[in-house]
Amino acid sequence: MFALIDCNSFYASCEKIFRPDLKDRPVVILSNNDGCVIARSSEAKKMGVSMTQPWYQIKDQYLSKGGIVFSSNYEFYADISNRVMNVLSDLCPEIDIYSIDEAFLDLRSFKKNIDLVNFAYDCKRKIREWVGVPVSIGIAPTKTLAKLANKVAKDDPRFDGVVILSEPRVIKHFLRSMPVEKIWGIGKRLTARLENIGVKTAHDLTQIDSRLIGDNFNVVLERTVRELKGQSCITLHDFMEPKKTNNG
DNA sequence: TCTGGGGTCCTAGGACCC
DNA sequence: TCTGGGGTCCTAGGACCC
Repeated sequence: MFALIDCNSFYASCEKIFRPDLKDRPVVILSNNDGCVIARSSEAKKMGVSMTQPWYQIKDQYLSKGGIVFSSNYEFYADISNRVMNVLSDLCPEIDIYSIDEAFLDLRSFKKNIDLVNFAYDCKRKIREWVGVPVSIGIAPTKTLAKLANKVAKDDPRFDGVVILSEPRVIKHFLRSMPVEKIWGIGKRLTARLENIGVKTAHDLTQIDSRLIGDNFNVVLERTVRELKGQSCITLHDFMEPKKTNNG
């Protein structure tokens, strides 16, 4: 099993750590030169601010409604990211850092079976208390499925930030409800091509003949399909920054 | 008239991701 | 007037070599 831990609205959450007065306030972060929006707190998303929206287009209205804005501060975000990753690597020795705000944990590295629900909530609580940012967690037999689980954990408030896919029956049901474009590695172009051949859901994708994929698509999609079927085959760079020590 | 074939290295472009 | 910037991975094609 793999866990994907992803920080919610990462840059905006970082800015809120030391500014308790901003709790429940809309916060957006701008790209270099304040060109466009690159991160939004949930309150800003509710106001209708979209990702990569040009700042000049929304500035007046956003500020007049009480929105808060920051220029990006990547050194600060990298520092918070390191703290999150350190907490995670203490909880699980096998960690693949995928981006500044997310990491996969390989739960197969635990010798004993662990209670996945307890583990997930423990992660969430520790990162919240020790670092100060909220996270969503998806747990599943492959990285691609964990990524999908994570997306649902983040988007559907009923799940309280944690989705665990372990039963095959549950996974099948889950995949039937999942549009292909939500799958990690499937963007606009592939979605259009897949829909042309009648593939609309993640479950549809698992039903295509693998020769068809080989002939008409590429090895990336082939791997994605295998992952959706529960066969783990995506490996990330197994790098992990060494923990800080006294001798540097 | 049917123009060797296989390997390596490099680069550009496509697609996707955060 | 103002619309991110940095990645990975794969593929195809060109150049070169023996």
